[in-house]
Amino acid sequence: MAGNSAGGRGVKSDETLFAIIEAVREADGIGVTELAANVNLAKSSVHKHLSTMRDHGFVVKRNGEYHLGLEFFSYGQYTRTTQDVYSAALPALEEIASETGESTWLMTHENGQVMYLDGRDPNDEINVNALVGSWEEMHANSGGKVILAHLRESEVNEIVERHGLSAKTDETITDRATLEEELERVRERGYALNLGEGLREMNAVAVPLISQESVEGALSVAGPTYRVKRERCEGELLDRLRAAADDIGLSLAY
Amino acid sequence: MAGNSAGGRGVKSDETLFAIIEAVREADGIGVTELAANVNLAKSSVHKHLSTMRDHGFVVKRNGEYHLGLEFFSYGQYTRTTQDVYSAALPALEEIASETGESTWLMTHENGQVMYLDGRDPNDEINVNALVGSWEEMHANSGGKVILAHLRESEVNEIVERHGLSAKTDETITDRATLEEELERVRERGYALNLGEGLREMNAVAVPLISQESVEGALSVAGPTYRVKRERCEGELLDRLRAAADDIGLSLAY
DNA sequence: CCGTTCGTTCTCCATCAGAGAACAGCAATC
DNA sequence: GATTGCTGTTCTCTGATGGAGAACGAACGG
Repeated sequence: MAGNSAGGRGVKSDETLFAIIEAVREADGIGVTELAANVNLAKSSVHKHLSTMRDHGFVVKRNGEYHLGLEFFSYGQYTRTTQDVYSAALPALEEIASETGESTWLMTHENGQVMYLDGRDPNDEINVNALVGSWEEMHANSGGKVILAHLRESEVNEIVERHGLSAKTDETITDRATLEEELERVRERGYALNLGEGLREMNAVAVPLISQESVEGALSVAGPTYRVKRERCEGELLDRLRAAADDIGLSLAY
Repeated sequence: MAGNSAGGRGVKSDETLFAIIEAVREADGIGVTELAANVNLAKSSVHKHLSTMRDHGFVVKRNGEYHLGLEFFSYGQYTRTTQDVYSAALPALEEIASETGESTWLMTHENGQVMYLDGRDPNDEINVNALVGSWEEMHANSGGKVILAHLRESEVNEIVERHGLSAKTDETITDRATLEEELERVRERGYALNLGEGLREMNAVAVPLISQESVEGALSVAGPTYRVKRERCEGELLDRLRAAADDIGLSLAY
């Protein structure tokens, strides 16, 4: 059905469980009957899965409707805080945001995508919690690009093949050759810019967070083009990010 | 095994999946063989589950070891931000923490336990991220008590039966009768105190967050007994909490 | 170069996940 | 207040599949 790469070596029950979880998430408040219809299973089967999940707190029933349970938050919080970059970079996040006055972000990559681990927006212009915890494609994002630039070429190829290079704006890099040039530029300079490639009217700079020769994440500052111009990205903001990245690199190495 | 309440109406594969997830969490970096031993399953079975999870990002392999994947963080973040109290109370959290100078907490309950949804500690004395996302028993916690006080008696009984009244310190309430007196007192006053009942040398006050007659959570301030004395709890801190709770109650009602 | 240990794949069988029907609980309708 | 029409839950049955165990292959170290 949805996931196919499992082939014959996966566990089908797990697949259905994940489908149910995803359907509960999408619905946010849904009954057994409707849920069963959404995942193409018998009511009884869905009910069994839900009961099991309920016993473990992954799902709760509020006014007759199933919702994801806080156990997910528990596991999620654990997962975030055990990312080495997270604890290493968290203090810097706060500082950079308040010093520069612009939104500041921490990202990691996994499976060819990046995720915002956390962010601060001193101006409260951006809903930080809407972005934190969400996946982004790497090619249209300063953090993603700076991470890509530090991966092996074979990995980059895999990622491009798997996720493509979709256009977010008309500035987005959409072909492999241009991407490679850009990544080369990033490697030379040691930082990545994003000039309206992800969102119109949004610029950003990112530096890599490196531990033992491998990229563990990226730190970036982003803001509207009228405040965050290219010169500022490559000047004040970059300086601040680089200083933080050096510190973080040290603390990652212990 | 671990979860038994499922009886015959649960899905056994899901139980094993959850066991594997939990084992991966506990180990934080573990191979198939060791994992299989920890959950008492054949290597091949564990491997199949891990493959399926990997396809969905719930698990990742880093240097030959399995870890929980950021997909958990994604679901967790979603779960937290869709809790109505969370977005309603988040701004207040920040404000109260900076105004009072003491650690401030937001909790909700689920399945007879409370969880810290978020917290702020202006003094950086407490590792906030270690508490956020963790479950706590309700009876030894100001937030837990104030929530308990607003539940139906049958619910309180269930909770006490299920989770007991374990002693955290020698001030902890450990019998049902004393708890009932305390809850009655909390209902009369409209707030709950915690005077060294959870941790020695730690006091706290909490107020309930109520929406349409039902408790959705609690807001609390906590600190070391030498700074956060009972008088301060029932004075300045309580005033601040009550003001915030009123606002939040309104915004919960839209 | 061989022995060990890991992860992965394969095959086979008893179990159990899933379907479907029946039952129960609740609301609204007449 | 009986009836209808929805739910969620429980039951029973059966074919598919999860789990065991063995075999394979890769990585490592002596």
